[in-house]
Amino acid sequence: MKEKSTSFDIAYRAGVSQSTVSRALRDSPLVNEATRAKIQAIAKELNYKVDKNASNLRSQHSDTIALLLFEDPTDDDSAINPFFLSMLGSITRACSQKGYDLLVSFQQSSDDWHADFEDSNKADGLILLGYGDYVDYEEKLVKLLDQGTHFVRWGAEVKNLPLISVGCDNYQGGKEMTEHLINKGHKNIAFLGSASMHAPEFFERYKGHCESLTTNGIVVNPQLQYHALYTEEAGYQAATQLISSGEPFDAICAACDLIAIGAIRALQEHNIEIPAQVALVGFDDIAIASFTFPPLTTVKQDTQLAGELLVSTLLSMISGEEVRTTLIPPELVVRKSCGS
Amino acid sequence: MKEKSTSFDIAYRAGVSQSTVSRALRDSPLVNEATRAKIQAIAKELNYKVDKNASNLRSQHSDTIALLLFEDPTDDDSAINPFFLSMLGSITRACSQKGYDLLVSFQQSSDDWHADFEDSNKADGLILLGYGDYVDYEEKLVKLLDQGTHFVRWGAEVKNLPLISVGCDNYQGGKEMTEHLINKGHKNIAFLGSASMHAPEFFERYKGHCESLTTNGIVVNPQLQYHALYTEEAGYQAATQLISSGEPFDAICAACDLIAIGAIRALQEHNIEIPAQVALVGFDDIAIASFTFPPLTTVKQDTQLAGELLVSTLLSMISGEEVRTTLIPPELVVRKSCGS
DNA sequence: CTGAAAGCGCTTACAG
DNA sequence: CTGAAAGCGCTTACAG
Repeated sequence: MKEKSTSFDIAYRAGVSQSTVSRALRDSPLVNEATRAKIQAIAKELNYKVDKNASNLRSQHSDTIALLLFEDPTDDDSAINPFFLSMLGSITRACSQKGYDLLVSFQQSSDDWHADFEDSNKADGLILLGYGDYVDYEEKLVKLLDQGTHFVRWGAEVKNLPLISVGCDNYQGGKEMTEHLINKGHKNIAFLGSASMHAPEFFERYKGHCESLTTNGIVVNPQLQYHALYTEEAGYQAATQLISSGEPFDAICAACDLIAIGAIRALQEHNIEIPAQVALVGFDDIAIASFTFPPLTTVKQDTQLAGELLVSTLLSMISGEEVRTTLIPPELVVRKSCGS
Repeated sequence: MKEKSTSFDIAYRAGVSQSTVSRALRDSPLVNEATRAKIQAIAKELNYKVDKNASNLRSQHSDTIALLLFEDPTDDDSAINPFFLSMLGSITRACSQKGYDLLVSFQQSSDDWHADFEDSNKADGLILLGYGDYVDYEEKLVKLLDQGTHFVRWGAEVKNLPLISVGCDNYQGGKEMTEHLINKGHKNIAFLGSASMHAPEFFERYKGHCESLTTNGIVVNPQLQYHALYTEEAGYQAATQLISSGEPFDAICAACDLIAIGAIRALQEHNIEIPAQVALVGFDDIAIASFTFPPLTTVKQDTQLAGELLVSTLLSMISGEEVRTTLIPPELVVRKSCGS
């Protein structure tokens, strides 16, 4: 391995001061064009790269943001919900477009967060993306707020806390999925997904669901709502319970696609045909949704846009601008699982 | 926002020198137990975090590794192959287990790599993960090698270059998928996937495929091999060509699951039944593979293990140990697409 | 437009 | 076990 060269080496070769090298390399207008060219040529030749630790230390910012993906510790650690993987992809892209580096970190909602990226000057701000239990980490959010950390989170808006979020309009999404089912003539519509503050997104979707029912003159039947969190397995369990409850139902709203996929498995096992006997709508529009059988009608969350918004909101916040929570409109994607 | 405290602040409050604070915080055995406890208590109270830029600058390592995901610029940037997303997930996990931070960056194979993480001291080493054109970036690999950068790549072994890789035993995988088809009585087996140095993994799979054919007394028919890279669309195109070629075939080996999924779409459009008329095997075992119709029989690459190996190999390399290329054994996952 | 100098906040010999 | 001091490699007033 070669000796690493420093700005002093460049300065020596170029016959200028180290300060001038520093300026030339950062395209400062304060430096003569010819000098700059010469310095840059030498830098390239020596394969010189500015030491980020030194420059960050001096300038007190890192041009890096950290993404904290926190997950439920109860998950076996094999699988991350594809929806979040896709968010991760779009955030990565958005960062590099803005010239920022991205630090990615997984957190268990249980243990102490390793969320000191900003405190330790490794990152200028944080993006929080989680599918753990909301109640579990609320206090950590409060702590971040206290410390004045710059962060934006993905998810439902939360009352009481001055959090900046980017999220899907889950309430609206819940309405649309239900509306679609009602328009197809369904009346006994089950909702598979937790309706509590532990999973605020799901709760919002459920509220939209109920609103749509009520608006259409259908009485909300609490017997048709089943607890389920973010996994296929939870969807399978919930659907199995629903089926064996004896409660009549002709359609299912799943709080996320993974739940819908679990429900499909349960329905198939009971030889219940989709959509002939039971119609089904999901939420998220993960890649798999196009390939289930039948292909899943679902409410799409635009992860591309979400990633861009998350990053741009955070960068504005870091640069001291006033910033606000944004809601992304959901979009119903009709495939085959509710009939044609 | 609060004033950020430094080790001098802690030292002042604890009535010791700053050096002692530094030692206490890094659990140096050189410091008295009581002193350490006192210092750590104060640090906690002030929410003090060691400045990483300063400590990295001084100690000349960052405890961070960078993941470069390079992709084909021809891709529309909406979708990343789920297989790589899953690798990204497992690498992230493996890093945090080892106490390393992970910097993630997307690269276009066309432009100049923004691969100076190690040169700029932001990372101690790199993991390369790519699904672009191999030939396009070979020279960049050579450059990294020249510079003495610590890096490990995911992929097929490459002759001539002393690259350290972790990869799947693609040759073996190609054999197994073909063997499975032959055992089911198929003889005219098409291969959908490029067989050239532009995509070395696919090439290896194809070679294994041919080997298996030959071993079983089946003559390799070059008319049955179609060009396709890593996308669903490419698979669709290739399968469409195959179908309209008039060349008889009763089974398909797809070089990756996305190609298989595209092939399914083409077959369905032509009302060709899977597996009754044509059997199909994929490669990768992405999450979607369980949910295609019929569920896809495929060769699984263990991304969990791959991530761990990639990270541990890189860390060994960084610490100066002798390190070697590893091959992960593939595993055939039988579902429904080749009959029961 | 350029240079000399200070200083970002640590870690780590060196001396005791 | 502890402290005083040097120095990691930059950026940025300050002076010219």
